Amino acid sequence: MQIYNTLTRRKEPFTPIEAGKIRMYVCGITVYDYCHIGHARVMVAFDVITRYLRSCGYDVNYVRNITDIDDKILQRADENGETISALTERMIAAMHEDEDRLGVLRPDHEPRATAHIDDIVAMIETLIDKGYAYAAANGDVYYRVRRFADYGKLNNRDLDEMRSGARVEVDAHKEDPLDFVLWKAAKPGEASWPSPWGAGRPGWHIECSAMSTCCLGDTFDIHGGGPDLTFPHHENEIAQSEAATGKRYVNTWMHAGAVRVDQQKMSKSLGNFFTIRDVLEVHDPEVVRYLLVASHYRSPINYAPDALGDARRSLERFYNALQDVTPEQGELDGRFATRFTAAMDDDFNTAEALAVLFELARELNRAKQDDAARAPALAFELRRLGGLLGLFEQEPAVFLKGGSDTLPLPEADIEARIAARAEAKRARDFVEADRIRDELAALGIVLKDSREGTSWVLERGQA
RNA sequence: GGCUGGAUGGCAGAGUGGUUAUGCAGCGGACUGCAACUCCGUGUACGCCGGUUCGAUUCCGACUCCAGCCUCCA
Repeated sequence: MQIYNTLTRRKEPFTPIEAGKIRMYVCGITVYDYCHIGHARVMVAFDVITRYLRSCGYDVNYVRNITDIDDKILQRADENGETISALTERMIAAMHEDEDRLGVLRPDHEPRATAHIDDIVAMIETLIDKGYAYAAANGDVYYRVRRFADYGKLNNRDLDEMRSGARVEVDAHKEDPLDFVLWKAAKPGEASWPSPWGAGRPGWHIECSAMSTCCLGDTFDIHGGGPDLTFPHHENEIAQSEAATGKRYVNTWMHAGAVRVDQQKMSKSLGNFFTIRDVLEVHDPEVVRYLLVASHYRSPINYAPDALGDARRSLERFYNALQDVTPEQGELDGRFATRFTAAMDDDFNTAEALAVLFELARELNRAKQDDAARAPALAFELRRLGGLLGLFEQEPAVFLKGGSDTLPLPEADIEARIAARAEAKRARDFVEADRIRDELAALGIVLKDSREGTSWVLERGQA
């Protein structure tokens, strides 16, 4: 298995620290708003990675944190006139709902920053003791960036060059403009926790260092996150953790590609984001998941409503193949599985893996036509491999009929129309039969005749 | 300015030193009462300029353009 490591900027053979076990940490969400498609990308990417690694026999311990204390949370709670915990609990529930709908399996642990204040304080104390951090007069504690010789290694950054081009705010309390905050002194009335440096709250970067170490140990296998976290967040995590423990922090760093809109990054600060729930108002969650899985996890993708229509049509191909056949494990030559596995072993190349599945679907369609005995085993294999990507888990008829969403016509009425058309066909009144078919088509209901009878699907590509 | 990645057929998107990616769309044929689904067939794509090579989309160098990061952001 080869994985691209952001730290070394190349694909490397992957070997876990402890045979058969993988310890993985992914930076989660700051819960002050609904998740957008960029968040969905990271969730889905690491969900696929986890599913695949588990299918290879690894015991994966997947930890994804929740940042539930932060400036934005304070501000948003204040704007909404709700308590911090009311806001964060609401957003955590919404996040879980969104990821459940996208078929994202929950991480094994979701540590929350506010539940790890003691660990955070302890790590900051260690850093102060070792000379990597200092308490300023205003009650803040800062990390002394220049003290950590390897600072910048993840991003190939040079401290002096960063400084010359710096847009970093100058803070009178910092020894160096690049120093970052570990502990923030509370302003009067703000939520706070006691500490040796006075009441305050943790900085963002230290949370992840403390929680990951706490859950997974000083050194662990994989650390993942969104593309915009490499600097400064992950760089700072390395500085904190390696300074505190004296050990290597992470072996493999993995970063998902950005989601763009109109060739610009989708982000909250640009305001050009689509929330997951908004998109799921109009699209089947599996279509969204398919779109995300159809390109490699590191490539940037451009989010456009048209792309979802294409994704739906592509998925229909799979569900058409899976329709009218009962999957059943059986004898197969393993040709498809071998190629699928080779693709996934190569840095989780889901695009390539999907191409193999399209060929498998064609094979299944052929079998359905002229070698029906082979079909159940092929269908089983298609669902099994698709399942590793979190796809094809619906009943084909349910997906093709548009899921549980509202139909343009009650199902019983559709069936009645189909029966009327069948009657007209029997009477060889094709004018009437076609009239009924066209009438349904105008509502987006497309009929399919087969030996078994007539079925229908909902076409929503145009919507 | 510094640091990362990119540039592939109408669109999306993998990959490879010489042989079909794949999907959607299109075109021709089969099936069908006609369709839909499905099957068969169908496309001289690899940013630009040099270099290496018997041969480069694939390796090397320059160039142009695009995106991300350098500030909170997945």
